[in-house]
Amino acid sequence: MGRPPCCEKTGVKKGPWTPEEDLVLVSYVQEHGPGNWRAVPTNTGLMRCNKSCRLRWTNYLRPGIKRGNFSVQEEKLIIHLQALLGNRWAAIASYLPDRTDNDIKNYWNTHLKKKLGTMGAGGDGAGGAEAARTGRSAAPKGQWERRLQTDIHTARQALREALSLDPALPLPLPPAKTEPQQMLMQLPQPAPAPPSQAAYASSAENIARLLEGWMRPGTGSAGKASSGSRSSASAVSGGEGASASHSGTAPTPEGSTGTSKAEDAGPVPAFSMLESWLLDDGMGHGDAGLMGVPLADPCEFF
DNA sequence: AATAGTTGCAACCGCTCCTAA
DNA sequence: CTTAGGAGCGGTTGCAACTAT
Repeated sequence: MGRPPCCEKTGVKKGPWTPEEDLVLVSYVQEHGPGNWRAVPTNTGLMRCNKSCRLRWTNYLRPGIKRGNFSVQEEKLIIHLQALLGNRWAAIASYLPDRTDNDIKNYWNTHLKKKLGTMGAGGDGAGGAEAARTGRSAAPKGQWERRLQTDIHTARQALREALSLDPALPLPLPPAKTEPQQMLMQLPQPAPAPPSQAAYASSAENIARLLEGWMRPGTGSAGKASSGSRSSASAVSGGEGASASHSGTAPTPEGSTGTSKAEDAGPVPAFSMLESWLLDDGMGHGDAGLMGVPLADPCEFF
């Protein structure tokens, strides 16, 4: 909206935080609670902009943050969620409550992307992320969230038709599509929802619902959404990352999504190496630290 | 031991969304 | 209805630490 940057004031300190600054910030937040960040610099005397304070708190000082050493379970969950949601780190982070979005994002960029690359998966180029970008630039969240819903539905219908509705069909499929495309095909049918859900408001809930579809019966509960932030508010929409246009970075006209996507995606290919890795026995037996988002055999969704 | 190259993390920047006036 | 401001998200950058030569 053309506003000048919030930190343009002179005298605003940048760069690494000192322990003293941390202390001041922590004491302030302990006393007043997080929020109203704009008031923080003035009330504390910190020479930092409000954004910087918020970031420091959420990414570093907030209690309960786990740092470093991502477990294999966490890794898999991140990869899977990334495929589902695209680069919607805040949404992904809401399923790993002791991890920050920044941490997850960094871990993805520095470790997982490489790892997936060596496994022959698309890594970041992976449609999820890519599409997340394109989707983001293509339409406001509200719109593409709804589009996602439509896209998924349309794609699944097309797929069913293509597969003659045979759920047991061994999925014959040629040269593996990109992982996110596979992921898309595996998306569970969104739980039946009242018309009001069209608003797609509470995305954390929706994500949980979405992921419930991945659960084998009786495998525990889907995650709770933790942060009440907007991150969760846009969670499901991220799924659009997996479904929205795959056509590079150019903004995509409205019409270009759904059906063509279904056609593009084609029938579900056999699991790739990555897929197998993601779905191997390690997953779904739940590491307590994770949000209990087990992943089921994708074939179940058809 | 010194230097160059690489990696990983913390922080910043720019943008979008939401909401109150 | 419009607009301005606050909050938050995702991408990118800067730099310290580490590794290879």
